[in-house]
Amino acid sequence: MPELPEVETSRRGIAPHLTGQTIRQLIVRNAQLRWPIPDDLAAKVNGQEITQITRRAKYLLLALKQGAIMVHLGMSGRVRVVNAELPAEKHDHVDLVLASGQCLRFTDPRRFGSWLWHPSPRSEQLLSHLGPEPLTDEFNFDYLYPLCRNRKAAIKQVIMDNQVVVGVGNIYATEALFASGIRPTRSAQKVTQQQLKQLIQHIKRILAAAIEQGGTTLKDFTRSDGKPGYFKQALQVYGRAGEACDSCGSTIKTTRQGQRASAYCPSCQK
DNA sequence: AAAGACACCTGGGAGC
DNA sequence: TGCTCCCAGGTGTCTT
Repeated sequence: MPELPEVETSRRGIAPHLTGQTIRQLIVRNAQLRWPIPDDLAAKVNGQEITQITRRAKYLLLALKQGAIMVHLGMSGRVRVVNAELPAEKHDHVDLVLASGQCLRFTDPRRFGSWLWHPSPRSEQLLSHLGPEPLTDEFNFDYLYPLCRNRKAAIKQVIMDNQVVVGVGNIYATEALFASGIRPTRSAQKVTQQQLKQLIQHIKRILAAAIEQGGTTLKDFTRSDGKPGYFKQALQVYGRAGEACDSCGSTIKTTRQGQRASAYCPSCQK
């Protein structure tokens, strides 16, 4: 997906256009996303004012006077604010039409995203088990160390576990581990305390830098204004298997963890 | 209880 | 040109 920086960039991009606006209509062209869009979602949101746009993990929450719309971008989702008259294209599944004449347009080729009503049993279920936000003080050594201390799983799997910390996807987990000199396959319990402290700092630093630069542009992601993010050029190992490590010149290798590619420098990461 | 496999879905690129 | 195969930012759920 869009990882956390992309979601946050989207939130910041759309918020000024949505906040304070009244919803005129919800157009659902294809309700078959990860979960079907609820049939009664349009009835619930129609005529309501959007009070604020917030984010929890990778969920965008469009808060209304009553309740909220909970949007997830999945792997290939994207939201943009466009003129409501702009013709919809193939993967433009949802439009949230505003009184301003603009609409929030949701595009998602793979349809792993979701639009749900919140609160609902499903939304509560999805949010209830989530760990802390990585950019808050709550995500610190005293929190993470006890979770790693007796855990045999690979450190990469642990930091990508939403119950441990949210918003660290494959790209940023890969990059933070490189920056910390930790092999992604290393058992969490064998990461030293010093390395764990560094890892936490690098996760925060890299996520913050990516947000600052508007997210990482890969295949599908563009910012809500349609401009690409600029972080991709800063990637040190992700997507660079076979190339030379910028730091030591060794060839970057790739392995698979949890059916997901994991790039690392065999020399810099032990 | 924890780790791994599989599921959802489309598009792009590599190789033949 | 076109076919087949593999891969991709996520994450809930089912199997070991």
